[in-house]
Amino acid sequence: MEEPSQDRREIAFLHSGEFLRGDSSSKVHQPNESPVEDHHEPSIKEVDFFAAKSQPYDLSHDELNLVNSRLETSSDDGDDKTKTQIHRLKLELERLHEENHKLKHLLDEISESYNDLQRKVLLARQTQVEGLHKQHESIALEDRRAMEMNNETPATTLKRLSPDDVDDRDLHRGSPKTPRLDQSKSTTNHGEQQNPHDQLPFRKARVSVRARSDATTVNDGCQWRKYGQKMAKGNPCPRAYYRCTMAVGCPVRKQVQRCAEDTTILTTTYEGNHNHPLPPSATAMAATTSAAAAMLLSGSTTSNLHQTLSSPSATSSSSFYHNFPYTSTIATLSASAPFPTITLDLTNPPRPLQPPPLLLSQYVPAAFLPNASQIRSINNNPHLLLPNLFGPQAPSRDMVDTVRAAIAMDPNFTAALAAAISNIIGGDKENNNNNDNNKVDEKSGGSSNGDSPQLPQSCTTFSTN
DNA sequence: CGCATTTGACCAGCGC
DNA sequence: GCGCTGGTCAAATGCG
Repeated sequence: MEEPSQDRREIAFLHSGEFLRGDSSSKVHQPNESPVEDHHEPSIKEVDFFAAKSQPYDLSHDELNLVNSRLETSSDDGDDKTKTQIHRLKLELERLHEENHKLKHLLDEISESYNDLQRKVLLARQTQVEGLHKQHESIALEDRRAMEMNNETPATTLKRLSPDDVDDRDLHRGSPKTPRLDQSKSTTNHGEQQNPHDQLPFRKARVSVRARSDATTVNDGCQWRKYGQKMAKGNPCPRAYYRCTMAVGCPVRKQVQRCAEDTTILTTTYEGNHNHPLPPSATAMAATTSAAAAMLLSGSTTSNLHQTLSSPSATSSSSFYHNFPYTSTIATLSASAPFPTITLDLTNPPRPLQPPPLLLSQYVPAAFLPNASQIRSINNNPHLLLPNLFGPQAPSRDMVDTVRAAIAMDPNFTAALAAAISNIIGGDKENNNNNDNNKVDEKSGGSSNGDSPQLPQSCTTFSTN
């Protein structure tokens, strides 16, 4: 107990510069001093000024004694007082610096610890998801091996089994930077064989906007380059394919097609997320895709959804189609396998009543949410505020108001969302059995239906993959 | 001349 | 296994 105070005294003495004067008297009698004795010395009052100014803890006692003894031995030396004060302040300054340094170090450690914990949490989540991936992959791999043992040479087998098989195919196809959507539907849909950025099963978001427009495309603030045009089955209007040219390698695509029944309705489908900064005029639409991706990502971390989306049954083109009463529904959530789909209708006339902004999650019954903890991110995602989905440019403000009003007032939206999410969770084919009336069908169902070739008559489709 | 668009060909998945 | 369909590529073409 005595040792620390003695050391402190010695340090204080050294800092005070006493030793330089060769006056050993103070130092000599210090060890004999006790704190109790110190308080009895009348000279404390003289140095109390210093102590009160900058000494918050008990170090002051010994140091004050030290100063007092010095003052006593050096009688009324004013210079000594000043020097002592200066040294005293220096000492305090150093101590504060050290304390500050320690606090900074502590803060760094805490921050690092926090980040480390965060990383571990994310890693744990990812591991959980990948575990499910690998379950499916191992099954698929075994099937593939069996097929390859029968049909292919060892060289091709080796190549097929290599982790780069998807990329290789892309290279052979001449599109290394833009993996095709087909691949996500095909045997590679498990995704873990692709590069890390593409490993997420829902690396792209698809947002399809149906709106009345006379223009060939909707001005969404991005730069697009047309790379193809096809005649889609059941629709006399050709479908145009665009890719984002704002950055090299941006994976975002969009498809533009007019509705067969009403050529004034333009369907614009966005896929993927931009990998580059966007101009303000484009951030709204990008926020839409991000929101869709975020929603899907939230659901993807749940095993049910993940299994559903990566399971072979889910990849069949008919396993996710639902009955949406789109004739009166502005926004629905659907899925054309393996893409869950939200459907919005921006073609209806705006309703007079305009309720306040609504969170999408407010209309999802809790029982239908894939995972309460995961879906919380949706609730906290301001991008899912539907009125924020579109910017000032396109679609028009009326459309936004239409969406807002209709979603708030249309009970079918709740039912549609519930049906869609429950399908996502369940992922069973039985979900498709009795929903032929108002099926949202982009592929099989719709392709065979001349009335609704690609998208329902009055729906805007948000889908993600 | 450079860039964007057009258009036929190609590829892969899926259903029959 | 074959044909259909959707999606993409890339050479040809058009435009400023």
